[in-house]
Amino acid sequence: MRKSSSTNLENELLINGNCGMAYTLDLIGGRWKPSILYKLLKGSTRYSQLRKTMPAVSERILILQLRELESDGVISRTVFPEVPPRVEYQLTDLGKSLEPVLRVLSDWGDANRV
Amino acid sequence: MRKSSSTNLENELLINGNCGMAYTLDLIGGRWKPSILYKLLKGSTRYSQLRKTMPAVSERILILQLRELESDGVISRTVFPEVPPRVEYQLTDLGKSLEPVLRVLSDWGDANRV
DNA sequence: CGCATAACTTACATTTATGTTAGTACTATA
DNA sequence: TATAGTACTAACATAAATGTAAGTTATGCG
Repeated sequence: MRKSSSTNLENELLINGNCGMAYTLDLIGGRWKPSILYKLLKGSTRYSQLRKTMPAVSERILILQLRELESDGVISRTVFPEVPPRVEYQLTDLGKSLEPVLRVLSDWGDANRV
Repeated sequence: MRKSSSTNLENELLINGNCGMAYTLDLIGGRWKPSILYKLLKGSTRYSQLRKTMPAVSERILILQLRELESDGVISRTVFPEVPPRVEYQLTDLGKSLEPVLRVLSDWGDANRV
């Protein structure tokens, strides 16, 4: 009989509940999330524009990362009822509050990367 | 014939090379790394002490995370030639320079977690 | 009609991260 | 001689993240 919940998931929840650092990292830690957030810091951006600036990501993965950021409340999605469709993504207030966090991460990386 | 390098890895290298934020996140982003770093901010710590404060992690995984932090230059490992053995882990200068980064991540998480 | 466009979705495949269990080397001490 | 303590390693197993390729919807335009 299989375990109803994996130790892996249990540990994730345990750590995120105990450690603010781990919680924050979990929100912004996907492969393409930093790049997405970096773009959105500059303002509302269309899906097609995100794709252009990140040509290496596949559509499925980009959408997945956007959906996760959205369900975590960091970004929001606005659909304009036009044809062809237009969808814009933007930071929520919560997302905007991440700006200093993102900047510190970015600066440290730029200063220390080899 | 298999590809000699996975797109997954290629993308990781690409992003880490372009985005300081992603680079930093990659260094500190393992499951148990935030907890380890948080402990080490308070000073040099024995392996057995780390284990006690993180009872949920298995030995293999803890060692893996420590080895990665070590090979990334964030922590160092000191062996005392005693029996039974004593091994202490401590932040390197690079690791210490992460302190403000870790603090910002921690504070944001504590303030915004539900 | 047939094609183009934007923003997706679906089904499938691979790679990476994480976890489990048991065992090892060394020696002081009982 | 047997046991305990410390810091591991090895072999195996599972879960999660990421990637590929093709299809979908809706409509304006030639």
